Amino acid sequence: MSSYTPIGRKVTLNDIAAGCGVSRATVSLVLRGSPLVNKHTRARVEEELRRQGYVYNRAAANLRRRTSSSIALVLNDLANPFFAEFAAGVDESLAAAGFVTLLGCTGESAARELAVLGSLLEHGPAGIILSPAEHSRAPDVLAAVGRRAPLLLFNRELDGAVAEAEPWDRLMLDNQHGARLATEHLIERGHRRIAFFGGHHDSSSCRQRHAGYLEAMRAAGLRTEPHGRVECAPTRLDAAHHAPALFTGALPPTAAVCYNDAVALGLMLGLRRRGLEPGRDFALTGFDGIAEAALGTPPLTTLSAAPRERGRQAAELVLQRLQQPRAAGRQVLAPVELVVRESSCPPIA
Amino acid sequence: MSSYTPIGRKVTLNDIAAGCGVSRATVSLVLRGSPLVNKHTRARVEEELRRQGYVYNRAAANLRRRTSSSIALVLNDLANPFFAEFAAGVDESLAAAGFVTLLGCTGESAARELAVLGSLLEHGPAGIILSPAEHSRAPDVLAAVGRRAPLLLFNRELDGAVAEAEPWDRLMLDNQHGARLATEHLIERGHRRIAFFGGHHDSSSCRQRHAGYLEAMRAAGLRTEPHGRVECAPTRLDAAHHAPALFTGALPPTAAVCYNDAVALGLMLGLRRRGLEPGRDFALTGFDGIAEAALGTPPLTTLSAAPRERGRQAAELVLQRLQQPRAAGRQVLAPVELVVRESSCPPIA
DNA sequence: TTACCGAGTTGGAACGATCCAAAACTAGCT
DNA sequence: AGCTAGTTTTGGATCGTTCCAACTCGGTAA
Repeated sequence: MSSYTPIGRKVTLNDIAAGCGVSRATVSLVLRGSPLVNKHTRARVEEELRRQGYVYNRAAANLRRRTSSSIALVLNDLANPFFAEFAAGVDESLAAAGFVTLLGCTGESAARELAVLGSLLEHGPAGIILSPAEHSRAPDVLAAVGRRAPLLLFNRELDGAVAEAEPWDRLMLDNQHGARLATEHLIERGHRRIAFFGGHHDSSSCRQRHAGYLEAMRAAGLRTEPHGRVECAPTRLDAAHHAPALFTGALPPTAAVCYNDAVALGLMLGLRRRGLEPGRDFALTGFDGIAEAALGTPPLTTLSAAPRERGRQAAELVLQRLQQPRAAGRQVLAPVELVVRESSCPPIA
Repeated sequence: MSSYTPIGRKVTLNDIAAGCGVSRATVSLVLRGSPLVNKHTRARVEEELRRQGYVYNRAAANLRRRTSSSIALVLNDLANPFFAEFAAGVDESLAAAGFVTLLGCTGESAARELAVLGSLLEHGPAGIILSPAEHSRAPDVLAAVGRRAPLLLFNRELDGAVAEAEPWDRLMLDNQHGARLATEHLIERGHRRIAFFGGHHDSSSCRQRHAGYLEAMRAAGLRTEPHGRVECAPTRLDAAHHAPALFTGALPPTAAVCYNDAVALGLMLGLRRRGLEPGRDFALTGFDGIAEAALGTPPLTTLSAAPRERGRQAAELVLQRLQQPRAAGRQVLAPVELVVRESSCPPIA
């Protein structure tokens, strides 16, 4: 346990009360804008608050009132712009509601995730927004969090969870539909051999996107080859690395539906290393709608999930849950929108 | 003030004490691993803690001990990958030291910054890491924070501050030297007409980088034109927008030193809109070393500031300050490293 | 005179931990 | 049994707030 003793003693309600000859209780009432106090008293107290530079001690108040004014935000990867935007949206809405964000990063490690949850819970957050690490298991999370704070799951499912039946809210992207749109778009452009690139099949979001891809392929009567499915970590670096795996078969694909934008941007790099110009010699689509997608070369066709807006939405959902602790679990599926840019070119003749 | 009443009553030290027939004080000693307690007692208590699913209430402990175990992290723009990486680094080091990160975003607004600081201070952080918004004024920040928590300034100075003389620590990048390196590099490649592009002159980091640029130009005996200095907001979008301003003069520049990576990536986009291929028809350099820089087209020559490492460093500096509240203010200048990539081509003949 | 009113104000007990001085054991030795 | 020294344990005060029942006080009705 870490400790720090500030230099000057803090100004408390007692100091203010003594300073203007009223009781502690009265000062407290003033602070909370109660109509009970006489306006002359209020003015005197407020003047004294200013004079002494009083700062409200929310921890003490929360202790007494058995409430909390913080929300924990646990993310698997803050360095991914998608989650950074998401976090910015969460903080924006929470701050507007008078809550403060307790941040925790897990770096895609389920073990760290449990440690982080444990540590954050000791600060008694009113709720938790969790974007799980890969392989994070439902029973573990349930054991760590229990009934101590309502949980909102974002973006991914937990391993071993029966989605609808669990005691938490969920805000998910419409992964399957989105991937289907992307695939259909490539088919419409004239592609026949289309791969699905990136992500791990363990991850729920990846499975769903892959399912959407299969759905579209099947509906169009197109074959999916085994080597048309390349797995890699959902980062640019690993994606760039795995690009060659697309071209091992006799008839390589002319296009790829990528797991997300990071992977798509990495794949572009990998393609160039093979002398293929993305958006001309090879078509691809992303997923997430991060800012980089619009600015890449070529600009990336992607499914915009509006991460900042999703952050705001997540905050709203948690805050609503606090109002109605016993309401039924909410399952929200956020829509995604196909944004067509130059990366999804027609096949070369 | 917001409130949330949890569903089940929380398990406290009293419940544990009652549950295994010892006093509250003893349980407290067990929790803190005191050598005073008998090992049989300890075992009994630990069993009971597990049984009842006890969660330590750090707020209550902090109240009594007059300590804190959180650090406030106030950022101007979390959506910028530079700051997102920085935040990840901060959180990583803080978590390792048993501290928790209180996040606050200001969106480059000095007014919001003050509000955010006020709100975070109510939670009694042990320290504050602040990357100021543009136009954030030293006296305002000083009034808001006072002696309530030690402050570490990152990346930018405050308006109206006499840098070395203020009562806070500073972690800054070696902006001037970095910009000088970038400029010298372009000169060495054969450029003579070099612009300085992006950022606002009010921002201290921008002024320093511009100074480094001027220094190199002067040292090489090169002229700087007035329209060779284009100001814009430090975002991709605004940079793309202002690209044309570079080409208003009779003899336009053949290269630009950009305020930061975001601006450089935006400028690339703007150049292409004019039919100029960056890295072939026009050379440019960035600043920050965000991950996108390496993956752009062309890859961006930049000054790597290792944002994640800076985050870890910032956390360390604050933690050290907590150990030694009265030590002299620390002024750290983090080195930056020139990373040469393809964007800084020689001029076309 | 007493009773009662509404508007303001207040003392003391919470909240869940820690600290501290003192009490309760245990064992060893006269 | 009494005394001492060492090891464990404990009650009560405390941190800075909120809650609540009770109090004061001038005015007014019975």
